[in-house]
Formats: sequence, structure tokens, C-alpha cells
Amino acid sequence: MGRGKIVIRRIDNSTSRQVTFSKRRSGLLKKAKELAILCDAEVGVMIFSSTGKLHEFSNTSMKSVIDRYHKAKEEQQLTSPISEVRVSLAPLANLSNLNFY
Amino acid sequence: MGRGKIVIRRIDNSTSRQVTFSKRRSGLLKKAKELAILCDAEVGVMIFSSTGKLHEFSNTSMKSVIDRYHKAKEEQQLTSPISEVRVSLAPLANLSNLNFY
DNA sequence: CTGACTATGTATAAACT
DNA sequence: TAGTTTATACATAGTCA
Repeated sequence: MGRGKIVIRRIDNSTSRQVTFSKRRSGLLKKAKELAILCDAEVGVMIFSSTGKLHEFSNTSMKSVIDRYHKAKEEQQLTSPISEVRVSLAPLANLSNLNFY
Repeated sequence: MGRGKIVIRRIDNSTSRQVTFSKRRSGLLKKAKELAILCDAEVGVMIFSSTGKLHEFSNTSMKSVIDRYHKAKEEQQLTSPISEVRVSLAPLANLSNLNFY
């Protein structure tokens, strides 16, 4: 997107890497927000720049997302420790609606 | 983006919400990956669909990202409990291996 | 429901200020 | 070096198979 096509590979020039980071971080956070709203999803995004600065987005709270992530992972372990299946508990109740692929 | 402009608001129709979720989730994860590579950033994304299914991306490991997130937050508290400044300790700082989970 | 297709809206690489 | 502009590449909404 933009005047020229680019290859997805680390940008060597520190200045343009910083500029690109700023633009794309903004775009990513916007997309995350849109996804959360449009699709009624819970979304958490954490980004550390190469200089160590943190940027984040969460439509609920990052704590909530992280807790839910751990629960989902835990459930994954209990359910199928070997497979790649990624399933969380439905938002309290509705156990019958779990989708196993 | 697409044939028509849309308003960012929860999609009521369950089927199209699911279709949009699938498309945009894919796009978001791709963008996250590109940002991480292009800008040499550490990125973590967690997404729970409205049916509770987890989707994630991390260019390192989610554990690493979450740990770093907590450290950054902690440092934020120590440094400026009131301000909005979001700065993490440089990657090597290694204050202590706090276990939040 | 799962995938293409493609017209159109958006994000953004470069250029410029 | 941050903000603005613009041409272009990319993502995707609506549609159809």
C-alpha cells in the first residue's frame, strides 16, 4: 500500500522503520478495534516497539483478555493436550455450544 | 473496503458477522505479523470470537509478551502512577521474574 | 457453510513541508 | 524529525458459484 511495493522484511534504516512502525501500529490498533465492534469479539493487542515502548488495545480490559487466554489454554490442555484445537469455554454456560473442529 | 462502505457497529446478522469475522481476523493477524517483521517489534494478539473461540498471534511467544506486558505496566506504576506515559524497561532490565500467573 | 471474484474503500510508501 | 499529501498497493463487502 503506498507509492511502491515493499517486501516484508526488517527495515534496516532506523528512521523509516520508526515511521513505518508509527503508521502501521496505528492501523493495526484501528483494525483491532473495528473487529471487536463489528464482530462482537473480545480483542487484546500488545505491541512493543524495537525501543521497548508498549502500545496496547483492548475493547474490554487487558486483564480480562489475559485471564480468558489462560483459561482457554488451560481448557485446551485438559481437552486435547496434543492437538492444535483452540477452543475456549463459551462465556459461562452453554457448554453444549462448544465447537470442536 | 469492498463494494460498499460500512459503519463500524455490531453486525446483527449472525452469518455475515461470522463471515466478516473470518476475513478481518485473517487480515488483522497478517498485519500483526508484518508489523513485527518490518519494524522488529514484539507483538501479541488475542482474539475471542463471539462464540468463544480463541485465535492468536505472537512473533515470539504469548507468555513472553504477557510477561513483558506486566513488567512494562509495573514499571509504569513505579515511574508515573498518574500519567498516561507508556514506557517499558529496556528488554534487558530484568527487574525480577515476577510471576503473575 | 466454504471459497472465489472484483469493484471499491482503506491503509500506507514515498514524497513533500 | 513530525505532520500532510498523494499515488498506489492492499483488504474486503457484496455477490455468486
